[in-house]
Amino acid sequence: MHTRQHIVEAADQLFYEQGFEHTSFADIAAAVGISRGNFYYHFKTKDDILDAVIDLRLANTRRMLAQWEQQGDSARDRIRCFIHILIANQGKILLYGCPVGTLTSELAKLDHAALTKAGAVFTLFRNWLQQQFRALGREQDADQLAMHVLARSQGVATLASAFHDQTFIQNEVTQLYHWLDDQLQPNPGNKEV
Amino acid sequence: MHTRQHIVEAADQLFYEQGFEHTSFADIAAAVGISRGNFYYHFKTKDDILDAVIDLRLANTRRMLAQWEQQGDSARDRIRCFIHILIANQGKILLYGCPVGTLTSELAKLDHAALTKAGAVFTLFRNWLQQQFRALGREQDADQLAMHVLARSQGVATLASAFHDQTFIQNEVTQLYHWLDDQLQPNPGNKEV
DNA sequence: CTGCCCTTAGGACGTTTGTCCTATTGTGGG
DNA sequence: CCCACAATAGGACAAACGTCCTAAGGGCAG
Repeated sequence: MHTRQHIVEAADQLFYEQGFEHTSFADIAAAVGISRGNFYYHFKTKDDILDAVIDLRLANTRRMLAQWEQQGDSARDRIRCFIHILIANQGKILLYGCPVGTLTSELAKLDHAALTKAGAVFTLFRNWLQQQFRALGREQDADQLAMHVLARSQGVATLASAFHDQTFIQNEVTQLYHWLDDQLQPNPGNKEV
Repeated sequence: MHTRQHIVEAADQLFYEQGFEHTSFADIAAAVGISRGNFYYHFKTKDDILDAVIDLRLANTRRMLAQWEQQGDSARDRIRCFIHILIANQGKILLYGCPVGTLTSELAKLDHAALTKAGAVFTLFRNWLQQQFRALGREQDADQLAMHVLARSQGVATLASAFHDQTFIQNEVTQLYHWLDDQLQPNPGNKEV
């Protein structure tokens, strides 16, 4: 029963580290330790595995967001939780970039049907961040701010991976923290956003 | 003689739109209009084509940077030229993301030997931007500012492609322009960078 | 015209891919 | 004990892949 879950978890990791298309059934089978032929019992096609992997990521993301929702004292702290992923996962980010961004990029190039579903992980973060910025009193541009944080994080992950530069992550995260605090002050003379 | 160049140009476009690994010899052959077997005369392996494609991109990038160097009146305007790529290429970016970022991401996952060479395109932009910021009197943090602009652009391209959101690009580019002008003012009370 | 060489077309090759079938194993209920 | 069914192993299958070989085209020097 939990063989299926093992497959999904192994595929999740391999899709992240090797890419979706470059990961074969044989790779996943070797990682799980089962026979190749056994896949067909649990999943009809490779796309079905991708679907299950995205579902897993959606569930994990929801759980993580819910956890931040509880532990974070203020909306500022909760947003800082999101930014902190870049630090917490910096080892993997330096090697493979952002799991969400790289998967959507790959699926976009493959013109894959699951692209929309993969993008839903982004939407999860987007809506959650939007909600935090609304809690900070930024109803007007909450979504714009959310997208801004998302974009900054994506850029950091992409470049950190390209240059294998760890201090760059630290640097940009510090700037993002400062940027966030600048958003808290009512109006310090900055242009909007 | 110029068949080789046709191959490289077609591969350049296909690698961008479909990804490196997902593009087959048959795809390139169909795009160029030649036989599959003819490839071996011009390129021994697929990696050789990738090498030539990266060389082409390096050359094109160098030419573009040199052109900006001439036409741009001030360092500020030249940096704006870079940011403006997001607008000029927004159609393709919405579909396929950034050519440089997506290729390096893919090669990183494939653990491909050409990853370093592909990253050289980033370095080209990085050094050029660094030079512009130095011309603006920011010798201290020129590289940091250059990486920041690169990262912001990467993030915009990734998210714009994921959400197929055109106005988001316009939005972030406007913010980047504002950010750039903020860097020009000696010290308006902002935190560093 | 003849011969040479750069260029091309077509296909063979071994491997790997996703998909699918079938025989076998293991385990819990009657 | 035995039967039913969930689960697995092993391999067959056609298609596609990168690679490579060989024969033929095509233009230019002699």
